[in-house]
Amino acid sequence: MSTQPPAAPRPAAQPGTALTGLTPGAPVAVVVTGDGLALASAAGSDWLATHDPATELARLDAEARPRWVWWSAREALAGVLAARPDLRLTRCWDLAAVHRLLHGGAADDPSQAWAAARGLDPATVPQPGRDDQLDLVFGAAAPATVDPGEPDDPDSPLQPDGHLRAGWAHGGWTGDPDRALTWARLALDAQQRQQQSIAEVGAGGDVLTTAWSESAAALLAEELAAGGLPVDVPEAERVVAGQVGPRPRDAAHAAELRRHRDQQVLRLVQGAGEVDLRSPQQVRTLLAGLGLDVPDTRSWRLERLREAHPVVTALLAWREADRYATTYGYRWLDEHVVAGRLRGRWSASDGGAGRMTAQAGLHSLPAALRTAVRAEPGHLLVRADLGQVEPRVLAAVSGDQGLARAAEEPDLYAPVAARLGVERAVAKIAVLAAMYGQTSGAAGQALAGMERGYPTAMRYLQAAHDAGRRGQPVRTYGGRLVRMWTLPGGDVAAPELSPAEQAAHRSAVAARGRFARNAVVQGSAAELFKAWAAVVRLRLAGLGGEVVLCLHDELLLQVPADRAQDAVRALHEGLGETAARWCRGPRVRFVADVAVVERWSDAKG
DNA sequence: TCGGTCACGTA
DNA sequence: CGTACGTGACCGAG
Repeated sequence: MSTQPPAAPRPAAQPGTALTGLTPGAPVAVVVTGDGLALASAAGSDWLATHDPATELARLDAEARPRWVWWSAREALAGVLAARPDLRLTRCWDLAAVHRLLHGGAADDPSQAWAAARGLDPATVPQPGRDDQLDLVFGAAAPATVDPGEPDDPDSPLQPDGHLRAGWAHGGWTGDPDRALTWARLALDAQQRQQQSIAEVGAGGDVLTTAWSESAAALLAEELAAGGLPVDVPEAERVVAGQVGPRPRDAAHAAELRRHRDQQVLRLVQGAGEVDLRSPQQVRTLLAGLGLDVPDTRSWRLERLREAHPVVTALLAWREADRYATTYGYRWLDEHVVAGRLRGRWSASDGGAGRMTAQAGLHSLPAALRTAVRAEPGHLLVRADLGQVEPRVLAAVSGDQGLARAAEEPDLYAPVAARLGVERAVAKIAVLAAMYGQTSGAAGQALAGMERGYPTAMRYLQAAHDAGRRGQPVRTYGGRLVRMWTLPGGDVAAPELSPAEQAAHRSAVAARGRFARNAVVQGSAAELFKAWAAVVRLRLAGLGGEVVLCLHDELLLQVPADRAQDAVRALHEGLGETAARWCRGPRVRFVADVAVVERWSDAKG
């Protein structure tokens, strides 16, 4: 098949050609529209008219076992999954997800992914909106790089300079089967180029496998957004009520309750009637009036002052309650819990190092609310978390044989303590300090032992640290490019800066080093976790279960009650398979702690 | 109305 | 001078 993208939409090919004679796993680009599916593969392309895309996709997935290629899982499937949250497609290639993996950064719209796949300068990607608006005023300007021998065809999805037209990158393919087919062919072309460029990425791990698992994670993110977390709403309201009382009748009642909560604190201090407890400045002034001088009013700092004045304890209780009045209260439940499911948007790799992110508070539910996360009738929750995942990941990515041997033990810190000749608690501090770049307190001297005991791992971390300080990007084990940010005054402090500015610059350089040091571990761990989640996701589909939450190193599943033990096995076996495929150097043991429960709170944290 | 800062929940 | 994220409040600049 030609690698040249089509210059203009072509008529639809003969029906049925795209999926004929394909081997399982062959890439098939799909574009979902309201009227049907546009399919493109090496075998040809098809328009498949349907108003039930979920059923068609499920059928084609089972029959042909393709690797679905889409610009993004969100573009292709968000609408489909909203209507059919139980749809489970097997394999995919997410152009946006792979683009972010290979090139870093947050921009992953089709025009960026296309430009990178074609080797075009991302800085010259046509901007949507701005140009269109200028065009309305001044008329369309000719592109600076236009080749006079190649007239600009406004129907083409591509500009003469090879970039995707802004309109196409932002939904211009809708409403017309021919345009949808063109959009699918472009996706297939971009997929081929992404896969070719993977071979050139220098990473410790298998980047192609990471492209697959990151794509699966992007699909899982859409499934999580559509499916949601099962919540026992009456129980959630009981937890909220325990902090802030019953649901207010109206705004005036809510204000009255709020004043009452405030008064429980303010009445303890003479003349504090007008102090706004939500203002850290005013709280600090209030405390200063009592002779309590604090640089800030963070709770860990106030915690030490409980004995100093009764208002401190009252304030800490107020803070906790205020959380339920604002962030995790009735409003939050009304807004995000529908039909017993807490739903939010998910991103598979939004974090700086590529962790999953979730909105609607899904990643920061207070522990007290875990009693309200409850399996639906006939089901159970299966909670699993990776034990000591970051030091085990460090062993794998750095290739440190000694640390890999330590990972053979269920408790990795025990053999580390033995090698360092220190208590287990000290060994743990040393390992964490090495990975996080902590140098203060007890960590400093513990680090010296790490340098002697695990020099390979420490060299790996130091290399990332140095790269980060210099402002150079680092790559995770799976190949994710993690970019550094530029410093306000450049990478080298100007000599004319004041001492304070010099110090600020040194601090900023150090922060970049710590970030990079942590990113290669945290980011690689995120990739291992997502690969595990992808394997578990597929095995669960066969059990009638679903992943309902991903929490960095923890998976929460809901499964039919009589399949819970099958799910437990799927978690353990899936982790073994994932680790075996993931480790290219010394084989590192990963362990999962698994519990079958009715409520999330029933599992130890 | 906006961005910065503070605070705090999770890993 | 341990990292990351999302959320909501205040506060000062515009």
